[in-house]
Amino acid sequence: MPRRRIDPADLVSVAVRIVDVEGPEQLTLSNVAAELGVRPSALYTHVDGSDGLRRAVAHAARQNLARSVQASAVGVAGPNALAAIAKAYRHFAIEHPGQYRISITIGELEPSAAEDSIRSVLTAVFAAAGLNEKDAAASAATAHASLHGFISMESRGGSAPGPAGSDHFRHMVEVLGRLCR
Amino acid sequence: MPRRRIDPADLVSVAVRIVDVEGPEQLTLSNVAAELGVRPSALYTHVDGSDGLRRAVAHAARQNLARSVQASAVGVAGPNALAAIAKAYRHFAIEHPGQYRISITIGELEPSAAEDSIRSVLTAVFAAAGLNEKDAAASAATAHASLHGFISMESRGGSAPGPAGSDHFRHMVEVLGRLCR
DNA sequence: ACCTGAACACCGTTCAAGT
DNA sequence: ACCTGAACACCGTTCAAGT
Repeated sequence: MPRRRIDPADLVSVAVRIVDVEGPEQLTLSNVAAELGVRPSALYTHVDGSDGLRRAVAHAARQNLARSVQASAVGVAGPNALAAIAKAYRHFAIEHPGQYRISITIGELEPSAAEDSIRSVLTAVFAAAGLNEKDAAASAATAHASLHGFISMESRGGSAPGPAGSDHFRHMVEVLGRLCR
Repeated sequence: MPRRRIDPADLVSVAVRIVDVEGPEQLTLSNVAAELGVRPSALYTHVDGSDGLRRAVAHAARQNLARSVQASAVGVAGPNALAAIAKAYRHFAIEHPGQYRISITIGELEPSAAEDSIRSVLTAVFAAAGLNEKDAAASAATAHASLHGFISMESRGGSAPGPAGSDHFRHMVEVLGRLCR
């Protein structure tokens, strides 16, 4: 009986797919193991139980979001950069609802490098616009909170849907753009 | 053998207590039933299973938050009102971490009246400051998203802790205050 | 109308045994 | 070093039976 070996990268990729396609509730050791063709207990070699699996997926999701945000901001500055970042952020949440949901649901143990990365991008935008270090950091915190707040409510179905929601989103992004000066 | 009767209000109150004291993960039908002195299956008469229990608690938590926010805004106007609302919002999340966490985690089926209530309070503040209906609604959406975003990240341990975090919070509230004109 | 008690499915977790 | 297989605890859910 040849034993199936687990590729750690495969494990996370399968878990991420489950989260996005079937939702975070379906992310179980059993489901991941079944899809990998192994027994649930075999996963304990690679992740620290059910919570560890969730943390691993949340970590991967935050990295993916951070990459999208960072990529969206290359070659743009000021209010335009904020608009691009906002669009990429929102787009990620819509395209990968499961990843986004789990990324904001699961608490991080060590301060997330991915979340710092998003704040760094925002800080760089404000700094490039002429704000001093302290103001840039404060404005970045405000922008990050606003984006996260709006998009997470929308992702949960809590904000006004459709055209009204998009109007409000544009208004918010415009307000954030004003922080550049 | 006298059967214990369940007081529905008791059920929710016990569930809310569990969430705040032991955390949302400990909110199970078994735990609630044990504390009420009944069998888990008895709860199915009052809530629609495990998900129904969570929805009921999330609903109660949103009402409690909305009440605190509303109470904080009586007798104040403009930027002062926003500051009072922001303080009450943040205070609730700190005092009732479990309630706050579950209120932002569990999706609502019917658009939440409690969430609308918070937005209504914010809209009223901006309207009283002289903004027209549309701008007031948009500003309220921005303010709501910002508060929710900042405080939910803080509640998860995602934002800068301590003094730096509070500086950033004050900056954000100040920015929101500017929307009054 | 409302709760008990038994029954079943499912998941998480541990660990000795195999390779 | 890594996976299997058995074992156990625990939770959710259903339903017939009692009151």
